[in-house]
Amino acid sequence: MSATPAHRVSTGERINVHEPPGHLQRELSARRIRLTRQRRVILQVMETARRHLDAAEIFGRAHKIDSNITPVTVYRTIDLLKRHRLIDELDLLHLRGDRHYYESHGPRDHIHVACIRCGKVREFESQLYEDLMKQISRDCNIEISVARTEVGGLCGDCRAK
Amino acid sequence: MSATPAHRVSTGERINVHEPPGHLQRELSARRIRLTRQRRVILQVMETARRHLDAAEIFGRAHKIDSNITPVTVYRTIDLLKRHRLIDELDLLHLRGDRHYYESHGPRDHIHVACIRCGKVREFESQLYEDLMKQISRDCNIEISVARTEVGGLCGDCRAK
DNA sequence: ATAGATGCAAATATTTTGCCGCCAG
DNA sequence: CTGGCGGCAAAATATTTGCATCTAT
Repeated sequence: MSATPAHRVSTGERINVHEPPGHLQRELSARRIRLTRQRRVILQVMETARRHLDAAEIFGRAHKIDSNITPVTVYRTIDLLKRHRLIDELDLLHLRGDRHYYESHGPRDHIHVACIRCGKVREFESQLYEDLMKQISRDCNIEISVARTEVGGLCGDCRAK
Repeated sequence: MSATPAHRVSTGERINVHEPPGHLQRELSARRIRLTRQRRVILQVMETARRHLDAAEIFGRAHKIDSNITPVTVYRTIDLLKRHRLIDELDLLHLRGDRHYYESHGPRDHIHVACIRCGKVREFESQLYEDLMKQISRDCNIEISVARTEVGGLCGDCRAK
């Protein structure tokens, strides 16, 4: 292995390694946005998830913690976080249907690499990716504010079976 | 400019430059799949579109040509093409809501670069992108079969305004 | 105190399915 | 001829909105 790897592959066990817990709550406070009981629960669910969740899953977990949280509040909270660019909305190549998945927006862009058979998702960072963004920015004369890369294929484990 | 550019930027005027017209129809014939009157119309709409269309837009245009085409047939045809990997389903970063957009699957992967204000979408190809895919394939031990990159930002024209 | 958030129910929007008659090969 | 296909209507799913009430600050 090289001494200074040009990339980093996550374990796939935890998705929100990008920001410390409580990050979303602090961001909302800083913006003078009300932290209701329901929002605290929903943010906690999103921050502690070990895999990407869709709206229904977020609702399910939040509802268990606080049984009078409704799907409507989940949708409105997701919307709030999207508007403030605190979370990203992913579709993970529609491998699991047309649901949307959410993750807190980290400081560094990363690529989602999903197995089309077992559905495992890894996250991948690479200098090459950042170079590519610079090239696009220059050659398309665009000020990039959001980027998303999703890759699907058969992982090693599934090929072995 | 270098003699052999490492990338290519499309004009943004035409999306289906990747395959010759009639490509989808030929692919279906080759697979012994029935070419009904409705399918011909829908394929033609998709192949001649100058920008990415969602299901409702495909229906609208197909319906104008053949007024007894229904949305159901459009959805079923899209599904057929997806199953046979003849089209890709894009969400273009949800810049225009949660609709899905479709384009015929070309021989070379490309990046969609969208302006978040005017909505213009350009396509971008790059050697760097192919290198990145090789790196992912190697380092994640995955046999990549589908990849999608979407980038959003303010284009030069919109920054000038 | 009060602007803004929630809950409920209903409205929208989008996509899928069952069933039967029809047509491409 | 016949198995797959399209049309219709209805169902299933997903998300948004109006409005009265409540609550975080």
